[in-house]
Amino acid sequence: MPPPEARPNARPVSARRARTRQRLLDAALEVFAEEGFGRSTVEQVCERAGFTRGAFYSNFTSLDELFLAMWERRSAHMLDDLRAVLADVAPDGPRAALHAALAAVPVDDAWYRVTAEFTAHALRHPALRRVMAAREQAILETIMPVVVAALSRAGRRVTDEEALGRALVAVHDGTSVQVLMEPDSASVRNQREQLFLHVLDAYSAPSEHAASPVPVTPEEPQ
Amino acid sequence: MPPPEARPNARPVSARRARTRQRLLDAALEVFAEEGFGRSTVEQVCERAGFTRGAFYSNFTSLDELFLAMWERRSAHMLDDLRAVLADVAPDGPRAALHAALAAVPVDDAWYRVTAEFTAHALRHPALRRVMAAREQAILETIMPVVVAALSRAGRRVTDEEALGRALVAVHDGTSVQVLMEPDSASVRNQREQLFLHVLDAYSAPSEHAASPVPVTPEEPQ
DNA sequence: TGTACTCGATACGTTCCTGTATCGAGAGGA
DNA sequence: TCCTCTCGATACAGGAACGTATCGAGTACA
Repeated sequence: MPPPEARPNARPVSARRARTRQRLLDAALEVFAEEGFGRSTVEQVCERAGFTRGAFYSNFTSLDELFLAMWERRSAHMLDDLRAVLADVAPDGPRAALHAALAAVPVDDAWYRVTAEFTAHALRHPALRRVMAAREQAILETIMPVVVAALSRAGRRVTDEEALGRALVAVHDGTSVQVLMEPDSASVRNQREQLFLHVLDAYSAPSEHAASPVPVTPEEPQ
Repeated sequence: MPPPEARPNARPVSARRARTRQRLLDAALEVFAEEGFGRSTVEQVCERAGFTRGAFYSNFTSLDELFLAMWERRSAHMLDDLRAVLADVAPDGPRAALHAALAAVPVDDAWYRVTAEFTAHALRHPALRRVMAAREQAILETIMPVVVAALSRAGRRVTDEEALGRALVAVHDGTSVQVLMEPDSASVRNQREQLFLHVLDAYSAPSEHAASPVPVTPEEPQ
């Protein structure tokens, strides 16, 4: 076992190579978002990144491989951001925590498009599907401790952590499309937030030591 | 108003032409599901349908146009099915109605992939986005009367019809991915159903004339 | 049955993209 | 500073898909 190298088969990647890969991945995100993955070409990505196709084939073997690398990097970043925000902020209640979390995971048009296509892509390729399922699991493990803690502080005990986690992810995904489809509708955004609160409420019960039941959803703006 | 013709600018489509279009649309659905829209070619669709490219260009001007036509036809069919099922079945309670509805809108792998890509596609093209938003509206108008009626029979009054409708659609979309990502997990399916019931509960209140509050979610299987 | 016209098949030229093989600049180590 | 070897640029050949122009079978209608 070679001592310093972290991963077994990790070649010593030069700084130069790393920079090139970075720029290619960044360019790919933009191109995929604009053109769609299937309609994108190696040339488009290279042109956007300021390289020739030679650089591409020296770093990746196919667009598929690049697509996976790009998606993994970007979604890992988002997960880190989310983790950081949720760790720093000490929310006073579910509502505050929700706002912090929603701010950390903004509804991003371009990223949504890419993710939607990657999902479809992954559903066709079992290996990719497993990658995505693992990421989903990581998301749950990241957000749930904080969600549970925030609800606890609000006098509510989570009954089924896994179910709540999946529900939150599903609501996030499902409502994101709606917001993007009607970007100018404030009521869609409000209803999204309300739905989150309802779900938090439904999957938690008043703590024993709480004097009186404290519902998550206090007022209902309309 | 011309008596038999439904639409004003509808050319007299020959039966022959209609058949050809049908077969092309059917083939397109299959090809798009397998290859992805962006990766599909006119040739693939034609080969699958048993035509040459000449037939295609005689019926459509581009793959984009075919994609739209295919999506509209298929989603209109699904909406009709849903309407029929919901109209026929006289459910005794929310749970029964939910099962009927979920049976009418099965989680279909191939169709999900196509829809996901069409959504991404539509988000890039305002005209298509409007088409999709309109369909979404139609879905709401179809399911909501029945949902309201079923809940009413269960002694519950819907407080905000629009919000409930959007919530149901969001939950459907969001949980469908989860089911497809982990097709063998029974708990994911159960949690999906539970989430639906929770949402029905959250967006309705006990009717005045009801003797005692009747929550939608009676038992909780796990 | 005859005739006109629709509509799918065939053929063509063009454009775009792919993947590889080779070369040379320059980064990195001694 | 010199030397080595990595890595991106360049050039090449092949192939895939596009859109159009034209033709002829067979359909529809009188």
